[in-house]
Amino acid sequence: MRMSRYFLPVLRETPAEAQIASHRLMLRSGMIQQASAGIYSWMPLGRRVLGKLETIIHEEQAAAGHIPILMPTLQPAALWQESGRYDDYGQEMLRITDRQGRHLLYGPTNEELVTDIFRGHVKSYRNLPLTLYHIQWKFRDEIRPRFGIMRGREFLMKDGYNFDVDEASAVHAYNRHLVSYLRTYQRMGLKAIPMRADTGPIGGKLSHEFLVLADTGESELFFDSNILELGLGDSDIDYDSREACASVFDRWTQQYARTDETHDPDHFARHVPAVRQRRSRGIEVGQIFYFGTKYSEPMDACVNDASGQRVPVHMGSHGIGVSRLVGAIIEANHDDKGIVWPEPVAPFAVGVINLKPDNEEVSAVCEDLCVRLEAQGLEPLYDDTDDRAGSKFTTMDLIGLPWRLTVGPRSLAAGELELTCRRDGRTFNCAPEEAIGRLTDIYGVK
RNA sequence: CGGGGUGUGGCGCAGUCUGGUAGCGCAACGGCUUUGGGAGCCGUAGGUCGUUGGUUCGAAUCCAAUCGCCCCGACCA
Repeated sequence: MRMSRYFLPVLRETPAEAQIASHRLMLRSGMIQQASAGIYSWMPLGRRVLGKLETIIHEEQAAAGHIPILMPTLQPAALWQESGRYDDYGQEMLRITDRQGRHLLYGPTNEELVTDIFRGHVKSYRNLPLTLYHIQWKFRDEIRPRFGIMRGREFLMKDGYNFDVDEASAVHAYNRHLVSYLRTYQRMGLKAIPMRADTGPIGGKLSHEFLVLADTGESELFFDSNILELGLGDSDIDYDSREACASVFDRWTQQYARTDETHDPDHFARHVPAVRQRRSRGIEVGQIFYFGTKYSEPMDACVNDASGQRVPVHMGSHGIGVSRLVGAIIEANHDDKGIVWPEPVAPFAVGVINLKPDNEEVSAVCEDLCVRLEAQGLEPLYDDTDDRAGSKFTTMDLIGLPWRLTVGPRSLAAGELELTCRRDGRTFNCAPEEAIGRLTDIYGVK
């Protein structure tokens, strides 16, 4: 993408309203623009990051055998009256009346709608297990939106719902989701820690939240430092294996890890050695629930089991805060110059800076570079503008592409350009071919 | 919702207390010089001061109402 033809409205000065790094940097790098309190437009750069996150989520969901659908943002109130949540949910739910006087709501979550879809089509245990999910905009009329998209009222969420014939199957679905979420966050360059959680208005008996460590997080965390050493291993997991999923679940949940909501100070003090006790702040980026028949019973979502009995299905739901993740990733990956994107979620793989756009040789090298990068599936953002060099460097640092190729007459005289790492600043002087080779290695494309 | 702020060219702000008809920096545009880490000089353009009403000879400034936004608190992906 040529910067001269792109829409990248970066701000030189920090808008007064931005209090935390991610909000400040998202506004300055032209990723978002506020439309109203807690409601944002996503500009091209921000939209690209959302797209990267969605792609990773879809791939990991597919690996776990979950099926994508797309439900609407507006839902009929009647379904929520059926589950009993229309009155329970409170002021946080935005209620709407259409011209016919019909009562609608802008969905804060989708248990009722998906249960309605399920019950109309699935009648037998033979069609289970089934997990349906979508990535859709939600609206929760927060009392006080703040911190940019971190606590918006409108936000993009991946929400999934599993349907199983009995509790044991549903617990497997729960464990399977825990594993797939850990893999999803890992692919985004994040270390997310599962922590036992309250179930809140979703209801149910089993729930874990996923938290990313960040000083500006809204939750206070207490955990055993051993959990920071845990990995997922290098091999693929068999998601159909109850034992395999349960063992990952056990490994990740046997260490003490709680938020302030569920923290048990006595237990923490007695069972976690003092040298391993950690206290930190974190950002919640996802949550999983098992709630059994809470919705299937009142909404009559039943299947025939193996013995011919009609039984309510066991369900759980699972959410990833996609738009919030953008903020969380920035909180965990920035410095005083700007954002430092992890490669898998970067809006562009590499920035190409042309130091002399009016020099034909330099420009020819840049154009050729971009064509070849694109042929490798590595999207470049090509700064072909006639700004001064310093200004280009500063902008590129601000928007935080992980790698930068700098092309100017000085190094080109030796047949070289510069490949610079945004995170640590190390620079390689090398020929274009070698730079492309290094980048394809880094991004793991062939 | 309670408490505290705030609203002035695209962005960041001053001016409000003590009414006299709007200013600074950045950005934009033009010219010259400059050109490998946010250039310099000269010039140009852009605002009925959130909105409505009131007081006054006169309101960005005083009064009232209203709307928006931000911060602190109780709630949440």
